[in-house]
Amino acid sequence: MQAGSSGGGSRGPQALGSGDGGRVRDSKTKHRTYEPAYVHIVRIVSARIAAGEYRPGDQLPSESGFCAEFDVSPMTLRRAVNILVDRGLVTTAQGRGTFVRGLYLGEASFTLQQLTDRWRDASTEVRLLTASIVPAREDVAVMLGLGPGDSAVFLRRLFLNDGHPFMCHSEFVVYDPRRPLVESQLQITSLDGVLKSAGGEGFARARLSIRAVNLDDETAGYLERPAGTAVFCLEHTFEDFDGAPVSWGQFYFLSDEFQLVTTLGADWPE
Amino acid sequence: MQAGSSGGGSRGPQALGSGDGGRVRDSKTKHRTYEPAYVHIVRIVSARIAAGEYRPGDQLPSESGFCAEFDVSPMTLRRAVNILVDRGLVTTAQGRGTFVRGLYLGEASFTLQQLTDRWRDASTEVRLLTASIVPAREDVAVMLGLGPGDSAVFLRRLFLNDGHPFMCHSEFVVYDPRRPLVESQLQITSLDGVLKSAGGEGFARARLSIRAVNLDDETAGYLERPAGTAVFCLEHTFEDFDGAPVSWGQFYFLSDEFQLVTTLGADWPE
DNA sequence: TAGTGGTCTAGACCACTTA
DNA sequence: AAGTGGTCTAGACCACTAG
Repeated sequence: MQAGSSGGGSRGPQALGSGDGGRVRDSKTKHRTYEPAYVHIVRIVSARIAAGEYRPGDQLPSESGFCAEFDVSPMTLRRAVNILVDRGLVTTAQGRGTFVRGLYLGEASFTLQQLTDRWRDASTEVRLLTASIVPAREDVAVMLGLGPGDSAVFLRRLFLNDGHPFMCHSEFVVYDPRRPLVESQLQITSLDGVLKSAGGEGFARARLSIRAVNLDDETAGYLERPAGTAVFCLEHTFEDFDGAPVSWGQFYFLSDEFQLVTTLGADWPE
Repeated sequence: MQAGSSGGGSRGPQALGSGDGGRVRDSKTKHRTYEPAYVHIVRIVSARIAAGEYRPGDQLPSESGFCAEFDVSPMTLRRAVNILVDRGLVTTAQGRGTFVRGLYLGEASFTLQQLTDRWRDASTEVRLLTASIVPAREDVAVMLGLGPGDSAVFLRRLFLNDGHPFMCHSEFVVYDPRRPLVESQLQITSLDGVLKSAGGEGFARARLSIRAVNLDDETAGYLERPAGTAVFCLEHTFEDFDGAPVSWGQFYFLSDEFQLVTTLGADWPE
């Protein structure tokens, strides 16, 4: 069992420490595709957890034990363990050991990446519905830190796939004649462009929240759905490097075209 | 500037290599709260990015440069850089350098942790509305891999806070007389208990998805909202270590009580 | 070829837990 | 005291990129 699991010809590159002529190694084996040792270890241990060989609550072999089994140095082993830790598969307790964790729904993590993947293809059209300079409404002024009478740029975009709208974006941007924000915003014609900070660089931070809302009449019209339909509302606020808000808006997207999906546990493809 | 940035008395513990009597170090300083060097570096560099000192697209100092500035070994510096990389703040390109990344909405990551945090307090009540063994409907049979005529356990729970319902859970569990799944399920009386794999250990994987849906009449009644109200629907499928599904169900929770929230960029508290 | 990131070593010392 | 995880070193060698 010991070194057997590295029989696939794991390492490849190998550092020769100070004077270690006697180091026996099963390297020299061919290793196209070259997989780093720590990745290899992560895969092996993940597979054991996924297969139930190590069960939730079980204590894993100690670091020195794993070092012996995989024939790596402590640092390399720890790197692998750290990865397992922040994937949520195991926990470590100083002085006690490393233990397999059970699943916990609260740790599920959803990303918007899928939104991009879903519509990255060229058939996605971005249609600019509105672009105007407007006096900031009460709520807009609050969110953008404007005074009464200040102006903001209002943008509305519709995203279509094969002619069918699936997302609508409304945004208020601080109007600052010095910065060409507006102009650069108007150039955006791709979903990627919009998602890329809704307008290139210059933003330091974004605060995001997702709600489930009923479509209002106007947005429902744009999305060609009945008013009241449940959709996702992704609200965003962008700040510059001084912490001042420069943009506030919402994406509305249809839930039947896009869901947040994820997986929990030791299985996802390495 | 060189070692200045570690003037706060960063390190504390310090490894003495082979024979390095002459190593000068600003340690020995008091260091309660002890912050590891790599964490320290992550904080410093993050702060510089957040402040706009390093701008998106900029190339960071080389590793050897940083090693000199922070007076650490390459491994320690790399550990810090790796953390920055998987926080999405920088990218590394072998042979070219390390660069600051701009924000990208597609990378936003939302977790359900907030759901737990929000209602971890004791005032949350879990009310078991239904618990029965039922013949598997068509859709249930498909999701659980059952044949026609097989049975499933149906559970429905309502979660209340100060007497106000905010979440409803419906679940079908494979009925297996050998396993005490049902019994253990019935013991659960806390939100944490439900989220913890909806019933203790024994699950290897979970597949989750979130949709925005309109409340149906029945669920609307439980949640005391008008039918049609937009809510989140978190659907889950749990599998055992053989990959066989053992549980399928949905959480419905009110969006006005709970949103998915996150932040993008270099700012979140270390 | 020079410079960059990427991996790895063979230890060291520390802090913590358990007995 | 023995065993565990946690951090760190001072290099080494590799792979890649660019002038």
